[in-house]
Amino acid sequence: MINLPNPTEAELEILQTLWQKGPCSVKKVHGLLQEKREVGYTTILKQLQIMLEKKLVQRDESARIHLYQATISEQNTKEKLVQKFVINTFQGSSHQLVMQVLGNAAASASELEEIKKLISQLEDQDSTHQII
Amino acid sequence: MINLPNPTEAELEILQTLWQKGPCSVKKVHGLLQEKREVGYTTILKQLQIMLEKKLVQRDESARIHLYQATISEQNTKEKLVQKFVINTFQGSSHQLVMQVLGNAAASASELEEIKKLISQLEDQDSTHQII
DNA sequence: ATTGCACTACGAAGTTAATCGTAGATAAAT
DNA sequence: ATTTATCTACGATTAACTTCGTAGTGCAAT
Repeated sequence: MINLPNPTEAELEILQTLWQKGPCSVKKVHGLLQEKREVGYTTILKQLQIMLEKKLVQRDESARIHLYQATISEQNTKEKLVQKFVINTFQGSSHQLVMQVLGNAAASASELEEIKKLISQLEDQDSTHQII
Repeated sequence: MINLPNPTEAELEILQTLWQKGPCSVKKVHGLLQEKREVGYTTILKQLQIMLEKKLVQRDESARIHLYQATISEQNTKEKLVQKFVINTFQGSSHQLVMQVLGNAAASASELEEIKKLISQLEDQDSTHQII
């Protein structure tokens, strides 16, 4: 399990659609992204080819129309991206990031509820694993 | 109040030291960063000159040794960076980011406590502002 | 006054990202 | 069988970032 490079911004955009839609043709990816912003067909094609070289995606060439799918998981990828971001921007303090986001983002009541739930779960884990 | 570009990675690294230490000479910034990684003196000098052009910093040229200081606030800069990151990586869902970080980062009990405190504050605000 | 040191200015090179145009190949339609 | 449409491959371009070397300038110390 060698370590693949983190995706760039444009690559991540493509990965998001692959994660969401599963294996896609270039045309499909392009169609979906085109809805969000102006972008050339061959731009997406080229990106996917580059991502293939980097092994961020694999492709099924059995048919004339190649199908691309992500080789890296959404969860794992985002974890790494968050980790890097926290290091760059908050000098490694993920706690600081959370405070920043919560203070800022006017989370809805139900979201806050969900977060509280997660926190109690974490606290329970803590006490479970505590020595003495 | 025109809008300055977001700092790049290397620029952010320099800004962090300026935010922390206040106005600094090139030599001082270089010294501090040198402790963390190998980097040339003129590299930092050049970066600061570029940042000056971008107006990310200003400098006091009254003495022979110029003193640089950040023109953008730490808080505001980080807000923007977080915002952009959330859009790129979590398609705008900051709540998703928080869940990700909390689930991952094995926050300490006191940190969780602090976060819980912030959440109750936010909830209080909500009910205060609620209509009906 | 000369030499040397410390600092700034500037240019240049190497890298990576992102984008697109053109050309070639394959299948489909007439 | 030609023509047309659809895909892929590839090269080239542009811009941004990062880094550093060289040169010049002025202060300071002898």
